[in-house]
Amino acid sequence: MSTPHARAPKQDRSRQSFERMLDAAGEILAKDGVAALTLAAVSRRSKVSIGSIYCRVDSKGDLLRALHARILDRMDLEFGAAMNRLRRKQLPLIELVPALVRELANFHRRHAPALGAFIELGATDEVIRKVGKKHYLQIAMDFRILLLERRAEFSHPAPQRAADACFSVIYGTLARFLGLGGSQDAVGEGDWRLLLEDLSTMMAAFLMADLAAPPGPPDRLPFKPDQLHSN
Amino acid sequence: MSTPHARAPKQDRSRQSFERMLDAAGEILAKDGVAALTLAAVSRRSKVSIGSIYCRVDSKGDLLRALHARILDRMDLEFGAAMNRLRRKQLPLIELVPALVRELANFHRRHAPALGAFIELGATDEVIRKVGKKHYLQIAMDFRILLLERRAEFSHPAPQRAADACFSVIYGTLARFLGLGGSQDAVGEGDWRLLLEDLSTMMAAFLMADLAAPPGPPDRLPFKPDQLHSN
Amino acid sequence: MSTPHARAPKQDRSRQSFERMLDAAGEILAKDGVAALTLAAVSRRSKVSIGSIYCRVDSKGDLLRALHARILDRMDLEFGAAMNRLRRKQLPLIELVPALVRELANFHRRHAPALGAFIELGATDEVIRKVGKKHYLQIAMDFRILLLERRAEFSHPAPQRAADACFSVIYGTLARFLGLGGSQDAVGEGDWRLLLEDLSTMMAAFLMADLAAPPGPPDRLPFKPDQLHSN
Amino acid sequence: MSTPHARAPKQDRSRQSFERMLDAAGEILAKDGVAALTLAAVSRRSKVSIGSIYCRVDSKGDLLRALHARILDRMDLEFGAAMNRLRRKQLPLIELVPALVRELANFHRRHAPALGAFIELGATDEVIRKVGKKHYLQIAMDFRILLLERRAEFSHPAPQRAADACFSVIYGTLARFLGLGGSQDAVGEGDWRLLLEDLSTMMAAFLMADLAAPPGPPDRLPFKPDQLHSN
DNA sequence: GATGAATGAGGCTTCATTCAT
DNA sequence: AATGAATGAAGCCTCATTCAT
Repeated sequence: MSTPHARAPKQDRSRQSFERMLDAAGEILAKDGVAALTLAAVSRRSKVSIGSIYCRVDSKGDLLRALHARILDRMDLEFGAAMNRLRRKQLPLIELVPALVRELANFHRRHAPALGAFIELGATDEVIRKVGKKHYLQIAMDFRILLLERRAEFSHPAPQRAADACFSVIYGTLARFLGLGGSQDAVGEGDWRLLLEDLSTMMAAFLMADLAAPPGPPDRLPFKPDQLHSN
Repeated sequence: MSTPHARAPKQDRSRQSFERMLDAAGEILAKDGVAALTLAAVSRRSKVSIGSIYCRVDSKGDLLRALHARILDRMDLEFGAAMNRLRRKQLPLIELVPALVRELANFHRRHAPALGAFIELGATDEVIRKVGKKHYLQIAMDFRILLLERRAEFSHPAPQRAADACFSVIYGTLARFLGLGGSQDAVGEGDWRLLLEDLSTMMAAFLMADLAAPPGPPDRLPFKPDQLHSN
Repeated sequence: MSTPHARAPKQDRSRQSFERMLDAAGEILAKDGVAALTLAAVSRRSKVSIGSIYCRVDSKGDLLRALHARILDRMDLEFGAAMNRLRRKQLPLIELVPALVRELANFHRRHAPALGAFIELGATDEVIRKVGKKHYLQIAMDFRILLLERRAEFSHPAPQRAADACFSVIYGTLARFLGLGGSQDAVGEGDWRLLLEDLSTMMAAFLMADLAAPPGPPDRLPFKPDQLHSN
Repeated sequence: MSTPHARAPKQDRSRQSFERMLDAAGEILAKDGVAALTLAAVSRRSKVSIGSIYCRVDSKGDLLRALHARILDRMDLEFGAAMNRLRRKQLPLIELVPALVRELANFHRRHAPALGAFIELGATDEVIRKVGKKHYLQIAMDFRILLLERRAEFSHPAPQRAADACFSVIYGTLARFLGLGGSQDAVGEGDWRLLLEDLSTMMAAFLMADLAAPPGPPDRLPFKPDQLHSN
């Protein structure tokens, strides 16, 4: 790993100013947004001269890419650890689902400012876009693997696909709610806690509902998936 | 109505150049993104001089706001019509849900480029943010009203809240998938048709699953909502 | 006379819009200053289209020159009338001086906004500068002639020169006090009435003081300050 | 002190270009007037790029304010020194008055171009207006203090007020004559030397004329015009 | 004639990048 | 290595003037 897009300095003092520089950039991004991130601002905040920034990095784009990589690395570690903590609890599906939702939600809420900024930057920067997507897929995989450890409890006939769908839906809903990518349409509206409940319920229903025509009076079939998507 | 943030031209000739100018801006936005939308670019593409743009509009921001309003107005008409077409079919819930999902999905897919750009602009421009949110709420309401016309078929104990949740989840998922707001993490991954099926199934399960402990052996309780969100 | 720098329209309706156009320009100049005087503003305020303005006038400069000429013509008339009114009173020097000061002061106070604007414009426009100077000299001459009608009462050995000096000094002091030419250093400071008194006293002293201090018969008192400012 | 409205450069090389930049601005202002002072012109004349100007200054306005402050500072020093030189001579009033007039006149003639420009700028820029006024009041006070050191020789019953009036009148007359504030009505007309003589005579008459014309011993001649303008 | 839309030169400002010290 | 001053391209905006209708 070790900071791609940047020349990693060996000396300790340099290492420090390199860190300060990335920290400053991250703080500006999270606090004031992409538009406020100028090299002058980074230099001012980090007390590293503009010239020194260019000693470590070939362009502003590379600075952002290095920062992106660093943040995503840390997020990967953090998320992996969270998934493992959850795994150790060995929860049944009915409890695992809301726990996963909550974990994913809090994780993204914590990192929403930075993520939002990088999503915006990804619109312009291919590298950021690709790395971001790789990270997204990694998180998706972690999530899916953990969820599928309870596949025995699924009623859904296609567990892999169901788990994928769960992640896509949960992630999208959270992203929208958190305003990732600047999409603040839904921000603040409704209640965060209620949303998480609903998401959990929805996923549980999706995964566990006995979709296969429960016994009972035939006119009371609440749910026939075959009818869905027929046209 | 009639183009807020802009002076309506009185001569016919200039009505045309005003249209050309907005069209050009919209095309640039959809094709090359916010960063590419400079007045010079609009002028070049629309064959309208920069000075002329300022005859109709007080600032670049107003140009964008006018374009935003125009696009949203058209979208509102289109979506309202779509909802009405759907309403006339008088579908049962089991068919209404996938139809709604499909409608919402196609609608947003059609307008994804412009919407994405405006979401990004909303990060900076308060007016665009507010108008965008209003439009979002309007769509949400249309959706909800139509869905709740089948509330009799809901099994969910809180139909209003359930309908709200459906919209939030569907919208968020679609937005993410379509890359609205620049969030292209999920774009292209997976299959659009499959995603729509899964969303439909999920909503149907959420709304219609007999969550109230179906008769049968008690060890086969697939779903106890009370257990959700217990911790 | 008849509006140089402009094509005088014959038709009555045109004459009217020409007047409106000059009026508007004058109002803008007096109220908001030179920087606010754009042709768009004149057009808006006068309800005369920009195109029509250019039918009467070849350039913005000519519009200003025409306005300048018109205003100065009116001022000349007004000032001539005032001087004549004063002349008819046949005042003795000791009363004439403060009357002249008061007249000049009020006259310029009334026209300060327009004059100030044109002085500023004169910095750029040679024609305005020359015409303005001609007008200044005219006023100076009127003043001097009237003052010199009481030359018999002067003690000053060089009446012509003394009268000239009086005008220069009074005019300069008033101009400064009124902020003509944007020079607002002295504006508002001190008291307008006191200033006029002091100016009058000063001129009287200058013209009438027995500078050779000849001892002599007490009935040859040239100067009784108590008489000044009595009305 | 030390250049308000501007960032003092730390390197020596750039101190020089900062000076060049202010010098150029001052020269343009003095030579071609406010309208000619564009950043492009300053950049061209000073051989400092426009970007570099913005390294020292936040806006064109600040550049002007910095230049204003610098010029006024120098003028204050110069005027203070002149007043002190004059004070050391311990002149009697009859000689002090013309010396003061001459000093004030030459001082302002030297700085007329710059002062005129700044008076024009003061019409728009509040800071320049305020600083300019402060400077004006300072000069006024220096003048008055020195003049009042000879108050024993005044015949005028209200020495303070008389001294104030003297300054106002002298300053206004000079300003007009020098075309400060663009008011070039009176520029060049008449003779500079004669004007100064007349101003001196006038002030002397105002301050010293025995307005009550008391007959008395001939050694009490307060005013001998022959002594004026002798040196 | 009258209208007002169209033009484009020119002004101010920002900021990534380079380079002398 | 480090500094921060210097650069200049590019963006937004204004406004006198022209010209099609």
